Order: sequence, then C-alpha cells, then structure tokens
Amino acid sequence: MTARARIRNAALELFGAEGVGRVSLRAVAQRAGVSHALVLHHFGTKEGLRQACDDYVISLVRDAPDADLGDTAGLAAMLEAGTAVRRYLGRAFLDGSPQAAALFDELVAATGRWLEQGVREGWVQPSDDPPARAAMYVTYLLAPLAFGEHLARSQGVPDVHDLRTLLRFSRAGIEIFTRGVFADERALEAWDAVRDDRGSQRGSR
Amino acid sequence: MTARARIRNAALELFGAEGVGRVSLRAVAQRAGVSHALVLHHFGTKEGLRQACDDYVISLVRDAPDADLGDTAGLAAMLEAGTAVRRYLGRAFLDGSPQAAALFDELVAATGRWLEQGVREGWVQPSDDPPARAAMYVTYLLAPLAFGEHLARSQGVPDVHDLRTLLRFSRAGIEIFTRGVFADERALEAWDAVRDDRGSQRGSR
DNA sequence: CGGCATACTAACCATATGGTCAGCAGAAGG
DNA sequence: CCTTCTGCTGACCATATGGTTAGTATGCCG
Repeated sequence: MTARARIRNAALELFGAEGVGRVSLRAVAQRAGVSHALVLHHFGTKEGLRQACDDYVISLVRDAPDADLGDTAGLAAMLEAGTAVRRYLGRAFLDGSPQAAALFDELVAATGRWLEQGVREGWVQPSDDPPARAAMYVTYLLAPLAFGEHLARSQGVPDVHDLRTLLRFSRAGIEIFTRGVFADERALEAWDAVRDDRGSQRGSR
Repeated sequence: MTARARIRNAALELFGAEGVGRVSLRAVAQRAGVSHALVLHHFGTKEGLRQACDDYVISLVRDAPDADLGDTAGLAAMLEAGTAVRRYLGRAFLDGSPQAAALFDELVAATGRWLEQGVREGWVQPSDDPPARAAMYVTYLLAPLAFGEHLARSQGVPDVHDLRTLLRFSRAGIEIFTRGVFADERALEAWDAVRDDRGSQRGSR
C-alpha cells in the first residue's frame, strides 16, 4: 500500500476513534510508520488531511457496488463498513462537513424516490408527509453509526462488530419498520392533540 | 449566575459545537468572561471540566420533570433541550463517555419496561426480540440528536430549532412507529432468507 | 478588629503542536 | 555517468495549550 494511503487510513482510524481535534499529525504519522513531515508533504495541512478522509470515506459509500437493492445500496454499504469508517462517518455527520451534508441529502433524495415507488407499487405505506418521512427514515437507518457502541453494550454484547449482533439489531429495525411499534393510532392522535393545542411543547415520542 | 456556572455553560456550548479537542480552556474562559486560570481553579483540569459538563447535561435529562408520559419523559426532555445541549449530548454518545453509556442503558431499560407494559395492555405491537427492539427504539428516538442539523437542512428549513420543523419531524417519526414503513412482510422475509443463507453479508435496510 | 477561607488574576513554565525548510536516497531518463 | 524529479526525513520555529504558582481582592466568622 502506498504511504499516502497508509497515512489516510491511519488518520481515518484515529480521527474516527478520538475526534480530529484530539489527534495530532504526529500520532497519525507514527501509526502510518512515517515522519510527520510526510503527512504535511502529502496533504498540505491538517485540514487537508481531514478533507481527504472525508472524500475517501464518502466515496466508499457513494460508489457502493451492486445497486440491486435499489438506490439505497449506499446505506447498506455504510452500515457494513468497518468500525473505523463507521465512527468516522458518525463524526462527519455530527461535525456537519459539507461532504457529509451533500451525502445525507443524496441519501434522502434517493430514499424518497424509492419509498415513492414502493407506495405506487403497494409495498410501502403511504405517508402524510413523504419528504419528512424519507428524511426521518434515513436518519433512523443512520442512527447505528452514532450509537452502535451503546446498542451493543446495552445488550451485553462485547464486540460491536460481531456479525450476529449486527444481524440481530437490523432484524429488530426491520421489524419496527414492518409492523410498527404502536398497535393503535393513539400516539398519532395524541400528537395531533398537542398540535391543535397551539403546538405547545412536547411533540415528541 | 455564578462564574462557575457561566464557565460550565460556555464549555457546554463550545464543546458541543466544536468538539472537546478543538476547544481550548482559554476559549472557554473568554466566552465566560473570566481568566483561563479560573477555569482550572474550579474544575482542576480540562478533563474535569468535561466531566462536569457530562454530569450537568445528563442530570438535565435524568431528572426531567413530569414523568406523566411514562418512564420515557427523559427522552422528551432530551429532544426539547437547547441546541448546545443537544449537540453536546450527541458528541457525548459518540465519544462513549461512561455517563452517557449509563444514561443510554437506563433509557433502554425504562423504555423496555414501558414497551412491555404496552404489549400487555395491547397498545404496543409484540416483538420477536423485545430487548433488541427497545434498544433500537431508543436509538431511533435519539437519532435526531446526531442528525438534527441534516434533517432540517434536507428539508430546506434554515433553523434547526424552529418549533414547526421539530413538530413536523416528530410527527413523521410517530407515523413510522404507528403505521410502519412497509406494507407487507417482504422485508422481514428477505432478512430471514439472508439469515438462513448462513448469514452472509447484507442483513440491513 | 484580626484571621481566614474563598474567588479570582497575572505571570510564568514545559510541552506539544501545526507548519516550514534544506537536504538526502534512489529510481527514471537522457 | 550525470541530471532531475519524487518520496521522504531530521532539525527547526513560532505559537498555543494545559497546568502551576504567587499574590490580590473580598467577604465571612470569631
């Protein structure tokens, strides 16, 4: 592997694990087995390195192979990526990097089309607010990026990356999306009551 | 407001917005209008300040008033909190601070009980894997903490904190939890097929 | 009043950091 | 063989950072 790529990967891991601010160029260099000057030589500046990481990670998702699952293949790729990439992605979304924002918007658009098609073909429930639903749906699918660690730990599973755990949680998610959580409409009705009540505080849950 | 509290709040805002690593004690001190030495005087060390922020923010959620909505009132409090607190919480979960982990586990436990009760009383769908579902449900509810910014922007809403936006998305979420997304069981069946197929890769979506 | 703790600051220190620079090894090509 | 270009390094620099210390103002209790 080229030194440049080694540096990028090292940065990816460290940035994902600790956050960009807490990782020094020297630490990256050491992990990559090069001098810290070489990092600058290749990426110009720390921000440049960060950008390169963003670009790389996001290209992984965007150029995901096999679109046979519809336009949401990128989402699948995202959730299958390695721990480092997942954590990095979570941070990228939280930090609001422009690339991450663009990716999110793309995902929402693609998912919106996909859901729309599903509605037409009858295998997706219609929605009272399709754009908002598409965005929420994407957010839900992305949520494990940010909370994966807690998900695993809360079930007493040591390794976040254990395949069985991943499968188990994805199954639970699909169950929610297929059968819903609530058995009647009372939550929706309660929400509408809140809204009609001059949209005071609590509209959540 | 006491200087100590001012410092804590300043730290909360800056840490939430930029990440702990990227914020210097001097920046915190300046925002609080004190010398940087006072920050150390009160909190001992930067890590101490971070801890104090964690404790404070999490106490906000844990000691949420009105448990009239059941044990999940803390979740509501979380989602209603100010931008700074929300962002800080998102980062706290991503960074895996012990406090955040404990809070997550509490939320999962409380939600699990709440769902269980709902199942008994008939207003919550039964699940094939209640613990996993509870964890996933909590994760979904928490997701806007990490992705709120993108949610808003993807809908062209400038201000993340606009009440109408918040209500709109929460409504979309409730809709998903009430009616589901999929109209038939094919997604679940597809998942089971993947699992039986020796649980190869893709079990998501 | 005197003594004492508490809140606070200015000045200082060692260190680590991002970034620069001059130069070296070695392959490419004439 | 000589040149040149690229990947790469060690040494260096200015700065900012977390942390310490000595000292000041202030309010409280006897």
